[in-house]
Amino acid sequence: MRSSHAADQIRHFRRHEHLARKEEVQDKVFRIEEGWACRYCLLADGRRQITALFLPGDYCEPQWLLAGRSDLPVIALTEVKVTEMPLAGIHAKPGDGVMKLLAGVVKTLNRQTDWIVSLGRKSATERVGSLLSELYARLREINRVMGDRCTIPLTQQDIADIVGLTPVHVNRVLGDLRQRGLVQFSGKTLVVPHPEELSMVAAAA
Amino acid sequence: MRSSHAADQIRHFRRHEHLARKEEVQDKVFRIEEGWACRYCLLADGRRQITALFLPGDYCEPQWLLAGRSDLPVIALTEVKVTEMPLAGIHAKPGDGVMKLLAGVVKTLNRQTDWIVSLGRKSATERVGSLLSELYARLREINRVMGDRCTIPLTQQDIADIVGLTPVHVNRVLGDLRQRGLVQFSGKTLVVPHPEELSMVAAAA
DNA sequence: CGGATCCTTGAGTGGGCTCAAAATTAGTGG
DNA sequence: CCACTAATTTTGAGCCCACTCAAGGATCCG
Repeated sequence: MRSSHAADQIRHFRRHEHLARKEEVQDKVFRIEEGWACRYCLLADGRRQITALFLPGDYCEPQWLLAGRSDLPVIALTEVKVTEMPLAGIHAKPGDGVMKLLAGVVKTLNRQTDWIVSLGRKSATERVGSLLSELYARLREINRVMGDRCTIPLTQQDIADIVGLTPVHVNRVLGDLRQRGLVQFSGKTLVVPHPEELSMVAAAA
Repeated sequence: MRSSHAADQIRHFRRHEHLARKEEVQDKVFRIEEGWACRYCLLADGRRQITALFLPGDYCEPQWLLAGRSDLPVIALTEVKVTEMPLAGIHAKPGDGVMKLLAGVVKTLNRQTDWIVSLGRKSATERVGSLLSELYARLREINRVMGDRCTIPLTQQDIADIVGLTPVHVNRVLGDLRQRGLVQFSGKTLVVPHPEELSMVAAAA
């Protein structure tokens, strides 16, 4: 059974185009069909922190159902194709759809909790290791890992804004992980020969 | 109208007693009546990161309604008095109670987003400033600020585990804020003479 | 083929860490 | 209420991880 119905609209965004602005009324939720997007916060002096990543299959942002508005801006990291799910339609037909969105909220919450642990208590290498490990696992869940190979369409600047480091240091850490044979990461292609070894350096609980 | 009903039970926890263990089935949600508690994550080598704070009036943890289980342990930071809200009762009588819990999930989510920004992109002084600013505001909402004075029952070790620093450095930062006249913080009593000035050093968006 | 974006590397600096010990406060049992 | 112990706060000295500044190379795209 398809969870989408007649009212749902397909929509495209170009790279760096906003899916939502800061503190904006939202009368719909997106489901990402293709491409990556992120929620971010821009401080007064230009520092940027990415606070959520949206990959194909993810809802963006399920909590708009409850809040009716966005808190932080959401921007496309690549070309993005989404399905628009009008909140009116969801409210009118409660049931399965609502539960899926609420499950999405909880998933987002748990991912953010992990990020807090990472940012608060892990070293640079552990943070980057955690991130690549998480992304590899998420891509695997949606069948985007071929063999031990997948596509991570993030610039090193993007990665820096996720793990709270400078792009220069991210570059050095990636070089280090590469040299230790834990990952190969050239262009946008990530290869993880031994996922278990990578999650070892990610310093799990 | 009281949102609690006959099935709700009052319960007490001593300081350092667990309200929930890691990955445990939960058939109830707590509402904090008195005292402070926190969710935390313990890494293999002993590093601790606090990922949520629960103050009087907060639900702990509303997402258990949706997940049916706890992900991370929750521990009492002080003596704590809670109301137990059985999930069975909530499911049986959906409506207002459910909505309040869902609003609680969104509130938790937004607070965690702010913490990510703080941990990822702010300096030590900004992080401590943000935290004190947030706590002052939350305590004010629940009428726990008398004049410009309130009680923060956290040790400097606790604060360190929230803002991702060492207790030694937290001590130095607090000393600095005190010297600059932004806060007075001795014993467990926090005084904020000029809340606006404090939120200035917190580096808002 | 030209321009912009992104990646890489080097050299030097500094914010927050570690280690250590003393001073203060809080907690406990007699 | 006091003595004793444990927990917490404070301060000093020195170090290191990640940052800044800077320049050159690679890659992408029109």
